[in-house]
Amino acid sequence: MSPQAERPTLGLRERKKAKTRAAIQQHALDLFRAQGYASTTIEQIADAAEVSQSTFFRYFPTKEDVVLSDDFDPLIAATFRAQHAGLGAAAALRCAMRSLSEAMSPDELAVIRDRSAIVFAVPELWGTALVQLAEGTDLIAELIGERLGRDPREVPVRAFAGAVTGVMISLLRTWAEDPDGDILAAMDEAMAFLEAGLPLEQGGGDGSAPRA
Amino acid sequence: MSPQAERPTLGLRERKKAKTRAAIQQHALDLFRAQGYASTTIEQIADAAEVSQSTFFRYFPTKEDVVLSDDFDPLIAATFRAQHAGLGAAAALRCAMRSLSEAMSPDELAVIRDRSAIVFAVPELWGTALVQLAEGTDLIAELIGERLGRDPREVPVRAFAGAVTGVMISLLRTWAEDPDGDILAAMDEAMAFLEAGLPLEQGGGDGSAPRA
Amino acid sequence: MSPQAERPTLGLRERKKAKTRAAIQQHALDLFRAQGYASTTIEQIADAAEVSQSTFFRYFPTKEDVVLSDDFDPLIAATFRAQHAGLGAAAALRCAMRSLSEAMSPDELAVIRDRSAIVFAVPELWGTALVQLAEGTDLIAELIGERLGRDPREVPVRAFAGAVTGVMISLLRTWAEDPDGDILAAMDEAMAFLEAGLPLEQGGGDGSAPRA
Amino acid sequence: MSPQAERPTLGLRERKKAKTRAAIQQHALDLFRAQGYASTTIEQIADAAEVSQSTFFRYFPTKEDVVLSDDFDPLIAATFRAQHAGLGAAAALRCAMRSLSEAMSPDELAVIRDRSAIVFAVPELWGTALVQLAEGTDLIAELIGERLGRDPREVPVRAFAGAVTGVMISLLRTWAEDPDGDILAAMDEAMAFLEAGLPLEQGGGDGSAPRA
DNA sequence: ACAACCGGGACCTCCCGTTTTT
DNA sequence: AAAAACGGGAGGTCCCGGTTGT
Repeated sequence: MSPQAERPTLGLRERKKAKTRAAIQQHALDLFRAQGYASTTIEQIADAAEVSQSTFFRYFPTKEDVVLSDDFDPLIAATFRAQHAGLGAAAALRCAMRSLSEAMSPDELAVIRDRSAIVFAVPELWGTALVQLAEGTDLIAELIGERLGRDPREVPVRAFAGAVTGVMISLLRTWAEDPDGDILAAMDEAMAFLEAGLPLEQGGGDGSAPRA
Repeated sequence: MSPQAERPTLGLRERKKAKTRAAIQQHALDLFRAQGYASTTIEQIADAAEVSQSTFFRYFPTKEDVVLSDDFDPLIAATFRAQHAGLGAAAALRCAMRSLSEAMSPDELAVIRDRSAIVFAVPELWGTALVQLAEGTDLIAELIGERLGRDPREVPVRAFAGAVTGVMISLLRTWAEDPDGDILAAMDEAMAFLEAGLPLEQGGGDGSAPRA
Repeated sequence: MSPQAERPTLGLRERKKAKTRAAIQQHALDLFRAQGYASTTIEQIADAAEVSQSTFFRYFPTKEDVVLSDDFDPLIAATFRAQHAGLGAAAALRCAMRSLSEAMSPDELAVIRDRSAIVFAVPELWGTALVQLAEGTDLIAELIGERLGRDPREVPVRAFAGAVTGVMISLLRTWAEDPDGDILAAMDEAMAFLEAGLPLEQGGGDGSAPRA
Repeated sequence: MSPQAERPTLGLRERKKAKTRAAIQQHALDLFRAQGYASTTIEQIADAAEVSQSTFFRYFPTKEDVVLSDDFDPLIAATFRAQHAGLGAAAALRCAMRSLSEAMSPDELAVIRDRSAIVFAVPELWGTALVQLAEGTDLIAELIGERLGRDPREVPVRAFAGAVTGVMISLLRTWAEDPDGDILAAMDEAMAFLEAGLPLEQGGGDGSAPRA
């Protein structure tokens, strides 16, 4: 899942584990999409992945966790911190996200896309998702505070982080309903829009990022 | 629950039903706060509210539904639409929220506040909350589109609406951890900050909205 | 189970419940005796009693509890307290037990006998049994303390209560291995022996209670 | 664990095995005391002892078995048999116990004490303990029968042995709740009390064995 | 009508025997 | 031969729909 984990050729055992884990998750997501989350039982998932229920629970403590598995936070943090110090908060974030999305293989992107699509299409999962998003928001506030030398608990800092997260949720949600759109482009556009100070103007918009 | 529902004096029976419903919900939320959502059983709720489980299910089809119920959306919409046409999206929203909060009695405010506090204090309830918030986001996008004569599905419009929601969530979440703060003031501050284009600056912030 | 519960004709519902409970317990004990405790599953018990597993757990929170259900303590206490005040501790206890065993119907006795036999024949149950026995011991200490005006926590009082319980266990255990013996007679004999101060003498015993 | 096992300098391997075994058992009992028996998993025990689950199962076939292991019975038997033939059953037992406790090093005593304290502090372990105690009871009956030339299956003999065991359990149980008391002294006192024929008298007791 | 009760099934935890990898 | 992983299956909790009794 992590887009760039240790390379040091992991032993047979590790590889097998990763494979099993991926298989379970893949089949689970497929089933969720096909028949819904609530009406898919663990037994079905286990059967599809050809493991026992015990094994399922060894890899994912609960049914919800099979949709979780987010090792991106540390990556985001590292990439953000690596941005040029002169950039403002929004700009740095935008650049970090762009370079991150470029570093990922199309495969990895597809996995993320599938996961997000399912999460946002299944209300029962939003709770768990929001918990993660909240952690993400806190992380962003932390990073911004760090960069600007401000306390991450100030209202503006938190509000900014919240705005970023809110924008992302909004986009992901729309995208989940219509998976054909180019989410990366939309994200970049939205970040530019944030960076420009949310300059919403009257009338005749064409959907492209308005000029600053 | 609705701050301004039908006045047509509802009969005795209706009032009794509403009371039962409110009692169930109140006890449920109290228990959720005390022991968490998952570890509170329907039986406990029914016992606390002194009704049978059957009755619980008559009022709330599932356990989740006991968290819901919010009739503010139409109110928000009406108030927003009533704002002076010259105001921008953010300004109009801010004014609408302010006049809404002024129009409510302290009692009504307290009810909303308590309910929000509980929901945001229990992560397991966030999912349900998000469902509502998502609808709220759509509504905001709709209203903004209407006001500016733009398509509510444009990325900037959606992003703006998402930012608003994100800011709100962020504030509510912090507030749930420390309910002594003045949430209304913080919201106003945050809206002003949004209105000003999220002008985050370097260093020595004092927590108040910086001037543009 | 209680040998002398409320008579006030309990409603159909109550009677049904009692019947269900008894059926579950009866079938459980039969199965335990036939195939052992550990290798009898709840499913088997439920099937035998023609109820669902849910119902089983409604009546008995755990598998162990199906062997428990002891409403005798209050009865013992009441009977003991009703003994003539001039009697010593051992004598009073002996008389109480005798009058108790006379008051019970043969049916009730048989149930108790079966339960005890199974408990003592299945080591896995001894834990639970001992917990109850410990409570019984405390009760006896309490009653004796009351009667003699001594603190139930004194070593001799506790030791006496322990001795009584130990004697009972010893007898029950033997009886479980050979259910043909007359447990009531043996108990009376043992109590007489205790009452006489455990006068064990050399040689040629014939198994009857030695004279004081 | 055995206080006086084979001396024949056991090889390195044996010593290591014994150590592992002791470590597992020690950690298990500690965990049992801290969180109870049922809520301690074999995994936790293995982790604490820094071995794998497989290893755990090699040393102890089941979770229950980790509580067992007591090699005192032969010692008790030998010591009892060595007592002066003129002593009565109770007196001989009392002397045997006293000389046993004097023969043991303080270290050995401490080990036994700790183990007993844990077992008697966790009701779920009593069952296992009772298994041993029952064997102990049989042994005592056997020894007494031998000494007095009576059949160990006579009711008085069994009752006496049961009384001894019951007294011991009672003391241990109390002691587990308040481990500061002097268990050896209490045991000696209780044996004296048994030896005197359980002479419980009215009122004003001072906790010491009353004289006949 | 209203409560109590029952059934069925999902989730999840644990134990312990067996197999695979190192 | 030690560790890790897996499989199977029991115990126990909860939800919620449907039935039965009052």
